[in-house]
Amino acid sequence: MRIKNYYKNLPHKTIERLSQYRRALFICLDSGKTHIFSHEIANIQHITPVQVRRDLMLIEYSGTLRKGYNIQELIGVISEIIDNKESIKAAVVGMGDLGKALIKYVRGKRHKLEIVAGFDSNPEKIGKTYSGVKCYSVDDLEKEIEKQNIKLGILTVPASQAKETTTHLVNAGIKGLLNYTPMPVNVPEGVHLEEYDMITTLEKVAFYIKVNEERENGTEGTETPQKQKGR
Amino acid sequence: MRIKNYYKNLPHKTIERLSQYRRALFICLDSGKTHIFSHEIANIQHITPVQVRRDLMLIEYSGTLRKGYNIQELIGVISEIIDNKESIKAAVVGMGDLGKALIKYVRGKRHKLEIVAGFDSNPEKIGKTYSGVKCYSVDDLEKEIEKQNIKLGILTVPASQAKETTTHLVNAGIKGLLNYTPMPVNVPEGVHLEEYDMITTLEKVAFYIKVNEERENGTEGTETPQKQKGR
DNA sequence: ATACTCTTGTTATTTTTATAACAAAACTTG
DNA sequence: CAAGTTTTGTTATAAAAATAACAAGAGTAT
Repeated sequence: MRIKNYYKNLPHKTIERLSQYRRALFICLDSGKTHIFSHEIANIQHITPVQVRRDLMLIEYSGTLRKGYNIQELIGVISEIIDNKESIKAAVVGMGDLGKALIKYVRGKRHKLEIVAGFDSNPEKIGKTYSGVKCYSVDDLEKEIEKQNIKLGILTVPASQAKETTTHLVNAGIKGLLNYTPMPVNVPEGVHLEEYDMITTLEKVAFYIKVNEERENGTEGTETPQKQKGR
Repeated sequence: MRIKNYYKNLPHKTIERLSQYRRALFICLDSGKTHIFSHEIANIQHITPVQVRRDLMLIEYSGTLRKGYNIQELIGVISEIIDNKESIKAAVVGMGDLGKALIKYVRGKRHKLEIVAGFDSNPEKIGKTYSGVKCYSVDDLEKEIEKQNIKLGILTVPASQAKETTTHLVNAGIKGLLNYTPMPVNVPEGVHLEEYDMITTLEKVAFYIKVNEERENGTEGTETPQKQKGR
């Protein structure tokens, strides 16, 4: 019989990819496929087939030699690893554009991850429902989180309020926090924090655009910056 | 004299952190500080001081032994590396909640990275201006991108349209693409792609909440899954 | 049946990334 | 002035992640 807890030591990157594989697999399933090869998954995710096989080796899932991996089965195995048994409840704090976007995006897609509440300080928003999620006052944050047993906080408030809101979430007993704010925050031991900043990625793309262009124009390596006119 | 192009070979992770450092530095600058120690930056970013010093070593910036790093100067050095000389122009494709959130978020924060256009297929949005960014019809996408010399595309359309829209962006000559869609897309050689999926991070946090809880409850390592009642 | 193709699963190797260790500088304190 | 403290910059080491290499299975074609 199989040890059930090996998955706790999976590499962080593998966890991320498993989530991505699963999404890719759902798409393939919808298109009528039943089996898939490692190189097909790899192409979708822009990685190598070896990487895929290695990840699947780590979660101890085996495909068949001629048909590849059973999509339905693999989704099941991945889900058993990354999903919680009882669905994890999440709250979005800050019902601005980003908060609303996230709710729409997640709503109904995962049955083991539910956004059950939104919070905002704007009286006009309080009491309303956005894509099926009710918006509460931030004043009731700690109360509602405890009452509904919310474990995961999604921070989409303005940067200026990030730290204060985090304190409230932590006090309320949150176990994981996803910070979409440009302001880094601190959480105590035992709370899992992911800082997910959109600007970083944006600036990274901009950087590599610049580097690629300079490479193409052959301006690298030289001390004198070749003045480049026109184009 | 200093070789100007060493930065092209900086580790990817360093590039990301430089962007983050700079944001942290701006915040510190606003609060009136003029100098900062490596361990202060480290605390903000939840990393080690050595990591910070190593990154700064790579970009060849030196602090002073007793006062640490000059914030203003360091911002300058980082900017010189990660920013483009002339500002890079970006377009948001898909003016839903996420698109609008991004525009608000970026608008005015970086002078070397400008969002100069939005695109949508919804006739009600076309012609309107959101946070100072005009929304064009997707039918005019290729035309406008070439006309305004837009280099960076930000994809915030519904998943179903991701691939098609990507094709248009690539045809228009885009050099970098930031995909916020859950649908992975393909770009040709020479176009820098970053897939930035919010669900992955969300599921990752959920996973570690689960793992941490199980660890606390001491259910790990055992073959028999200790049934856990009540709570 | 034999050779050939394709794919998986796994070990070995390389590359990338992070951490540790420590000399040297600049100041402070006794 | 000597000893102690703090911080930088850098080299050395370790850990994590990705890639390469390859045996073996399962089919197909000849």
